Amino acid sequence: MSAVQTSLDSAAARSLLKAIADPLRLRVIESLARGERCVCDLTDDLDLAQSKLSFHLKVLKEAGLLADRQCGRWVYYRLQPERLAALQTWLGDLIERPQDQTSRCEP
Amino acid sequence: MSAVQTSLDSAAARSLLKAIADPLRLRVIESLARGERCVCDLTDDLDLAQSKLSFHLKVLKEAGLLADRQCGRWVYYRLQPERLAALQTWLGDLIERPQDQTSRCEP
DNA sequence: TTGATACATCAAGCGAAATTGATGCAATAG
DNA sequence: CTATTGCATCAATTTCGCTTGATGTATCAA
Repeated sequence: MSAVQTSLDSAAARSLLKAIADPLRLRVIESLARGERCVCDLTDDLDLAQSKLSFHLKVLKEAGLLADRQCGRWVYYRLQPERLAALQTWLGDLIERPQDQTSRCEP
Repeated sequence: MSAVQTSLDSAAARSLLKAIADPLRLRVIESLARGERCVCDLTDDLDLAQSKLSFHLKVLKEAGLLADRQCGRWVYYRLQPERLAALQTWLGDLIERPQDQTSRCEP
């Protein structure tokens, strides 16, 4: 089993950032952070139209933030915390980049 | 001097995420991660229309990600790494939330 | 089989944000 | 002073993503 922390490229990072930046999607993420839920539970918890929720679940899934499994008539979604961790690592790398540019106009 | 790492609320985190999620703004951030630059340098480096860059610099500045200083005719922008670090911390908190919900439909 | 439930998908409408080109303003050079 | 450079801002347009309501599909119950 691979335990490699693959670093994200800019495009993948942006897709994650964009996915999380939406207020409704962040509520979904926060709800799923507490555990797996089916779509019907989420519509109740978050008081959302079903098609609306479905749209956002798709965005989150395509960004790799969610995984789902079907169980009978229900589809359960769960968070992929590794993706959030990968984004965190990417942010850390961004912060730590070596500074090699100097200003021409000193304060 | 306060050294408290104030955690972001969801709204503040989203404003940062949204700011970084834009492809052009991410290029600006990556450029500034290498050191302070004036607007004219950035337009050259990133090959952008000046008004376009100015628009995005404003967004980034309003999100608290950039600071600027004027030096003669030039305006130098620099990254505020604390803001990125705060976002990183916020992400970590999101990942570590306790799971208290169980699925009704076991695999 | 029929009906109901859970969810996905689609097209149309709408609003927010990005782009573009023009204009304004401050600082310096000449 | 005037001209130029560096940058911000504005209005108009375009682009994009979200919302909404309807329809499609699979699963299960009766």
